[in-house]
Amino acid sequence: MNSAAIRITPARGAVLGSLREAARPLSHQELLGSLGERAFDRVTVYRSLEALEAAGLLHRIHGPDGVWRFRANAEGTGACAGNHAHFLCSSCGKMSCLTGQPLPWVEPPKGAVITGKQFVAHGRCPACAAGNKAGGKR
Amino acid sequence: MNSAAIRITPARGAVLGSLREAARPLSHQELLGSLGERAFDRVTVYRSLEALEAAGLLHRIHGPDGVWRFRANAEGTGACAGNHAHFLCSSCGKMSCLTGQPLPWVEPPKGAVITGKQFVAHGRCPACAAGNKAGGKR
DNA sequence: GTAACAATGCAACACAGTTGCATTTATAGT
DNA sequence: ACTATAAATGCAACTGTGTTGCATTGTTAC
Repeated sequence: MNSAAIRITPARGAVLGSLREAARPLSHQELLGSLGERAFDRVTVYRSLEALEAAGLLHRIHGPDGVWRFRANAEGTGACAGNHAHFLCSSCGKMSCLTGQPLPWVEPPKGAVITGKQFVAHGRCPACAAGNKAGGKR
Repeated sequence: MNSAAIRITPARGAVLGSLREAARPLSHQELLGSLGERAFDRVTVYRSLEALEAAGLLHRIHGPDGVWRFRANAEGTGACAGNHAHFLCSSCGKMSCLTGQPLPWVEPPKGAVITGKQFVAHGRCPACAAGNKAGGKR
């Protein structure tokens, strides 16, 4: 895949670096936080993510909370594009990859073309299940 | 499940009626449109949906476009809560149920509790795949 | 060195969904 | 039936994510 080679600018480099350091998919907001010092404009970060995704350097997953999470693709492996189930904690909002669980085959409606699929389970992560009993919103 | 019995008010009745007439899950916006004459406030519709869901009369699916879709549960069957895959056309925005395809089992992260899961495939529905070639956004 | 282009930042916007509060409508108690 | 209580509705304003337009800056190409 690794399509269009793009220019790695400071913003894109920082974004990609932060995502690579992260052990899980980060939301745009988490990403802004993790950029910390090297602060870039919201919009720049959005556009960097867009460019990096188009270049095949990251993939995104949409959570049932309506927020996109982004994760750097494994370097070298052009294949790891998040083709597995994900888990979203509805309490702390952290998403994790269930890498062991590939997405099942989907029989498309007759005549339809499937371009992507996402499978997200939600509930409470170990930390939140152990800690506070009260919960997030959904 | 069929938990709390709720009062079926005009607004809730109309919302539930519209959803029952629909052959597919409707977004809040589609729902407003389909209510047509019997116009209710946006917020009332949101709150009706919330109440009806709490009463176990409908279920919701969150699309990768960031919009909730709502569908009435099959009457009588307390079980049909949308436990199947869904398909979202990224061109026309219509969602359909893939009732034949149940959601796979998910092995939760150790210590985590799974309260729900959603599996949505997206692409182009038969109509859109046949018609215009240009496309929606994702 | 200059022209062309891409990337950044800022402001404003679009949209789904939510919250607070006043008003109306329905239920319950006497 | 009449009043007290509670729930449902409508309106306005707000939140948060993500997008678009445009001027400015920085980078590449000639």
